[in-house]
Amino acid sequence: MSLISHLSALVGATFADLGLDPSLGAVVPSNRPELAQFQCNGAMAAAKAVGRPPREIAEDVARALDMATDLKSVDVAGPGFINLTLTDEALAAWAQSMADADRLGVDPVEEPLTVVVDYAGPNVAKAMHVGHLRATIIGDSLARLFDFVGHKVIRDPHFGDWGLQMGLVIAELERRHPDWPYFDPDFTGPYPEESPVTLDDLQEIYPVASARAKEDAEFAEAARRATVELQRKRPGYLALWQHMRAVSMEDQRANFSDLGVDFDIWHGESDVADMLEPLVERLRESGVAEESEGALIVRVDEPGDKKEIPPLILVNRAGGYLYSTTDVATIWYRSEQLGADLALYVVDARQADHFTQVFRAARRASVAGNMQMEHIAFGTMNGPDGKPFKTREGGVVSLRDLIEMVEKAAMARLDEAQIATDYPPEERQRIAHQVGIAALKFGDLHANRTSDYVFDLDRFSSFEGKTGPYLQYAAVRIRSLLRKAQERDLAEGAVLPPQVEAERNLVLELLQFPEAVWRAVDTRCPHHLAEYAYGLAGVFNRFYDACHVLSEPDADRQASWLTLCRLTLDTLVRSLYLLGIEVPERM
RNA sequence: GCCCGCGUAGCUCAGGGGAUAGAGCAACCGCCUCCUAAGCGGUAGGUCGCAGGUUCGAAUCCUGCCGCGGGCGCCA
Repeated sequence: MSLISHLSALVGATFADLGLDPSLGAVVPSNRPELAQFQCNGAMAAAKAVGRPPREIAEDVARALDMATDLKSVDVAGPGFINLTLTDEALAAWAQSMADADRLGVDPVEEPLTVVVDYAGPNVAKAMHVGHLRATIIGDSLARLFDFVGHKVIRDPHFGDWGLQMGLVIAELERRHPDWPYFDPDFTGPYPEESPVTLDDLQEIYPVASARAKEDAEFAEAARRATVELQRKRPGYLALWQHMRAVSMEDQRANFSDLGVDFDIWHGESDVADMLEPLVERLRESGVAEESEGALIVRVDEPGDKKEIPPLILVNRAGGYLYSTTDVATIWYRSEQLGADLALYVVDARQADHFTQVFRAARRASVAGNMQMEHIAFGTMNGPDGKPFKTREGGVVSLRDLIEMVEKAAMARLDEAQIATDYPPEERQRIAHQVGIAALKFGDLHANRTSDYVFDLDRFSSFEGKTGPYLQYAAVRIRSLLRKAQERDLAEGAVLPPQVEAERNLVLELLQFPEAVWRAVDTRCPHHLAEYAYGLAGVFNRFYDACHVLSEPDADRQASWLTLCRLTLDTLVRSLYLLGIEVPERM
């Protein structure tokens, strides 16, 4: 149990003794650190219910708590704040038990769920760009968090590979190369082994095809027809599609690898291709789906709706399936085949209506079983001008270029500060990579998930202040310190009651790790953990300044500090791991 | 038009109904004979968009207005 839940239980019990709701005993870190370490605001909330002055209730609670041995002081302040401060002995004991435990005080969930985390959402028709960054980083962190607290996590990028975007590219290729065997209905194969389309081709073709469809209705129709034929697995189209999918996925895997992001199942829309027809039939037979204007739709509007929710289109007029269709089928798959209890969709907030439709349609179709579904929405990443992040030329920035930019900036910093000049080039390169990625990820994760945010490249080239590298730096300094301690045969020892403020603050911060983790998990907002990690790094840096570990003359104190340093390192590294950030051995 | 989100220091952002609204950057002033200065300390900077309301208490909840962004049947 964490310190704060222990305190909450303690104070809650005294509320209960007074005949009040024990949940009133919730304890939080004090927002007036000069007065106390923790506070409980329950007396004021209780006042109305019992019709007694809040101060009186608070004093009753405080009197009962006075017996508690761990508490150095219990005071009532202002209108009825109950201020708590622990004894230094108690803090030391808590820190010791955290240092001895193997999960840093975070108890695993009692009932693990199978949780599908659907994030990244790369599109086979185009290279990953900055727009995919947030989904990837936030989703990856959530997956790590859910895994850490004991759930069974299935990470799935859900490639966009079975919709109109493929038909657009196929139609454009057919327009350009009508002689290719892929387009000859009489061709019996075999098709070439080598892909006729490179990654660069793909990146050039998709925007062109997409633009053409907007102004040329005939071409748009051809693209829709091609989509339908692909979905019906016309051999030539399927062969071409397989080439393009392989080319695109190879690139995307490399991107994910650069970001340190991995998946458990590398599925896409096409993985449920064979479920689409059964799904449609099932819905048609049960009457859930109906014809409308030549399309097959599922009505999903409900009486209490504040706005009009348009029907979900299951099959379009051309007979093609849409991403709505594959999304519903994927719910069926995840519920039935994967046995998932929860599915988290880490997708741009602009798709909120789409998920409302899909989730409702899945319920109406009874394909979700007991699986809960949540749209984990996030805001748009804008450039410094407040508009969606673009290059000066107006194009989107590819993920690859972005990663290269932050790596270069990190390397420049190494050169400029003449750091690690004697390291092997490979290690310097690796450090620059880890530091650059940390800047990128932390820059994304420290902001609230739901609001739009501004991506400013300049902010990622200084590496000072509230940045990923600041956190890495704190951890690296501890590693260096512990290495030196080992060289001098200094061992960790029992945690002693803290004597100075910097030491006490470090212990207090360490003990709040479980709350940070749970807050991030419960709200599905990794930035709460990012805030915590930043706070912990700051508190450690102040401790590092104030308490000179290696030159401490008192051997017991020194041994205690070494334990605190080790515990801080473990907590920092764990926090950063949960944010998807690696810590170099040195930097 | 309807719906969703946002509006907090010059800039970028935290802020869990509670006490005196916090960081980082930028500005200015300090700290390396000392475990990594990618660090630490300090100064300055605020009508929390505006107006009402609920509450003992509102940046936080509710209503209206203003501003910005986004979504609104055959794209993903």
